[in-house]
Amino acid sequence: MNDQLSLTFSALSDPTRRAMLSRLSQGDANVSDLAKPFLKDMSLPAITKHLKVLENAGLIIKTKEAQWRPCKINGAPLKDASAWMEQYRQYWEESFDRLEEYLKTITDAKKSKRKKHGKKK
Amino acid sequence: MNDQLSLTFSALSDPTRRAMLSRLSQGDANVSDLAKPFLKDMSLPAITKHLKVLENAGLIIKTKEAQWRPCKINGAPLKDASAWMEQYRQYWEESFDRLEEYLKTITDAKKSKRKKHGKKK
DNA sequence: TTTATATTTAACTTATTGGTTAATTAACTG
DNA sequence: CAGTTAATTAACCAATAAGTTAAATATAAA
Repeated sequence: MNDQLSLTFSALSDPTRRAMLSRLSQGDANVSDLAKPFLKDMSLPAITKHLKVLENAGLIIKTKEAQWRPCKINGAPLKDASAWMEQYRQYWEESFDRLEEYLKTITDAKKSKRKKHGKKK
Repeated sequence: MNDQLSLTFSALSDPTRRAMLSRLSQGDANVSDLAKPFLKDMSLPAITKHLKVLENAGLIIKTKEAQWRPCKINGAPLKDASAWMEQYRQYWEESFDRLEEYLKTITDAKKSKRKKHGKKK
């Protein structure tokens, strides 16, 4: 497992790391800011490791500023991950066991200007 | 790690499992169908385990048909995962270090009918 | 130059993951 | 029934992940 998509999904598969991204979406923050909500649950080195995972996946960018390490989100890798998931949109947009796909198949001859997914939300 | 979102992302973090979903997006398939492309790389029990991960994450549904186990995609969990990522769309849609967000901030007073993300794709 | 703050590294432990081979179960087929 | 096909389970192993505590590093501040 070393491809970017795997790195991205793997990094996102932990609730602590997702919470960190969520925090960062409200503004840049340094390590101790990010750590604060979790210090009752885990140690600071554990935080460092989580941030390292996010950084290795390219989901955050950590810089230096005196003794602080301000972090900011880098959404770029999410673009490909999101695009990958979009492939499967049809499998969650329709209820009733892919009813529409079925209907589309059996009515292709009759109707012809159907676009992509008639049903929305 | 036992929440659904973590289960989903974790299941997607392996290229073999993503390939299996990809295969299933072209049509339902039983275990040996799914295994075929990977049997040069790994054993059948390994395949069984990967499918178990996908099944536990709810990404596939496995049924019984004589001695076969037809599998089909269940996209539902991807809906939440995708929705989660959408939260961060702004972080990958804009180039130049969140330029737009910055512009939006400093021009809020002047312009007022801007909607969400002016720039598209 | 000592001290305090912010963060990382090292070394270690435990649990989980992803794979293996061998054996087992389940259902069909001759 | 004996044999074949499909798939799973059991038992094991090595690598990785996620946490720990203790020590080290880096910068600022007194």
